Parts: sequence; structure tokens; C-alpha cells
Amino acid sequence: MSNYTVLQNRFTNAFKALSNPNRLALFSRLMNCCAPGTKCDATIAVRFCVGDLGEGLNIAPSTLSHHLKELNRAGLVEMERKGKNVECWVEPEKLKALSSFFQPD
Amino acid sequence: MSNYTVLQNRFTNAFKALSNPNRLALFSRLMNCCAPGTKCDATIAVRFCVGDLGEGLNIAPSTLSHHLKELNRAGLVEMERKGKNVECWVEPEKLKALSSFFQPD
DNA sequence: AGTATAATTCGACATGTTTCGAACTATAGA
DNA sequence: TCTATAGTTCGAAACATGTCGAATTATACT
Repeated sequence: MSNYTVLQNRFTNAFKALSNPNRLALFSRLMNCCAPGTKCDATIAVRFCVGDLGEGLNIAPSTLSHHLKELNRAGLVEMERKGKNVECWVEPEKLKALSSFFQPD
Repeated sequence: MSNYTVLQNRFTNAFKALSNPNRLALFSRLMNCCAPGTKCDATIAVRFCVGDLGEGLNIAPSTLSHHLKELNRAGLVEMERKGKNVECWVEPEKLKALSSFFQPD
């Protein structure tokens, strides 16, 4: 992996983080969620706490925690403790960067 | 993985295919390559044969073949035999689909 | 037919990933 | 200070991936 540029490694790690169905589901929720029937505002990051994010995914809390940590390490998801909870969100800038990877110069 | 929709699985598989640095390099070449100093025409798919695509990557031919097969199975790269060679290319439509995954509705 | 070039398949081995439960830490509130 | 809730860390088991070399197939050319 050291034959590659920093940028190439960043994208490899980002896609690796999204290569697991549970992690992709978690990321999609953070990316797309807005109140039902409303338009998403792409300039604002929606926040979820860890527990709510894993709702309906049928994975153990330890697994959920592990996956979120992976998404965080890959730079895709931000995390911050707020009292008993840990809030997670996706920075809109990240989405732009990922989207533009697939748009050739 | 059968808890997920067809679309979710398609994206998971696409990102899995791009989660290895060698495969990402191969895909990037197909995606971005155009004659040096020229503007890429995003509506036209550039074609490479397998051997040329692996140039400089320092992997065995069998490994190269394996990775291209993975990219093909994930639906990211098209392949077609042309005489002794096998040509590879990326359909511009695929890039649009991947790019728009990261653009929330 | 025989040979050279391009690519694939196969089997093996080392390494990484996914998932869990049990034990642990952090915080808030009674 | 005790208890409940929210998350994390750790170790283990099952499974998947990346890589190679050797053998094989496909095609073109002599």
C-alpha cells in the first residue's frame, strides 16, 4: 500500500469502509436521513446517536460500535460524545469529495 | 446480506471491488486515462488490454487477472476478447451511478 | 504442426474481516 | 454512592481476501 499516493490510500480506505453491508447501511442513514416527506438539505449534517443508528440492523452493540469506529477511522463519519450518547454525522464536504472521485477530469 | 435490497447489495459489491489499492489503481486508469496533456472526454470509454493495464503495478499476471475479474463481477469494468488480448473499459453510465450515490436526494 | 504471446484457472498459504459475548468505562439521575 | 443506560474494548471463532507459481487455454503467426 506504500506504493500509492496519500490520496489513493484515502479513497481505498473510504471504499473499504463502505464495502460491508452493515456499514453501508449506517452510512446511508447518516447521509440520506431527514424527516419523512421532507426535502433533505444537503448543506446540513444530520446527527444520530450510535444506538439509534443501529436500529433494525440486528447486530450486537459491540459490532455496531466496531463498524462506526471503522467509518470514523476512514474519515467518513464524525463522532462526538454528548452526555450519555455519542452523536454521529457525515460532513457534506466528504460527500462532495467521494462523488467527484467518479467524475473524470 | 439478504437483509438488504438489491440496490444496497450492488453498491456494497461495487465499493468492495474498489477497496483494494491495486484494483482502485486499475479502475482509476480506466476511468481517467486519456492521452497526456489532452482533455478527457467523459462520454467515451477508454480501452486498455489486461497486460497494459497492469503495467507498473508489480503484481503477477494471475493476480492481475483475478482483480480484473472482480471488477467485472462487481459490474464496474467491461471486458471483451480482441484476438490475443482482452480489452477492458468502464461505461460512463457506471461512473454517473457511483457519483450520484453520494449526492443525497 | 509448432511456437510465441496473452490471459485464465487452480491450489495453497498467510493475512484480514466479521461477528459475538463478557467484561469494562462514561455519564446522568435518584 | 448506587443504579441504569449508552458505548467501548477484548479475545476468540468462522470466514473471506490477496497473492503467488505452475499448469492450462486462446489466439496468431510461421
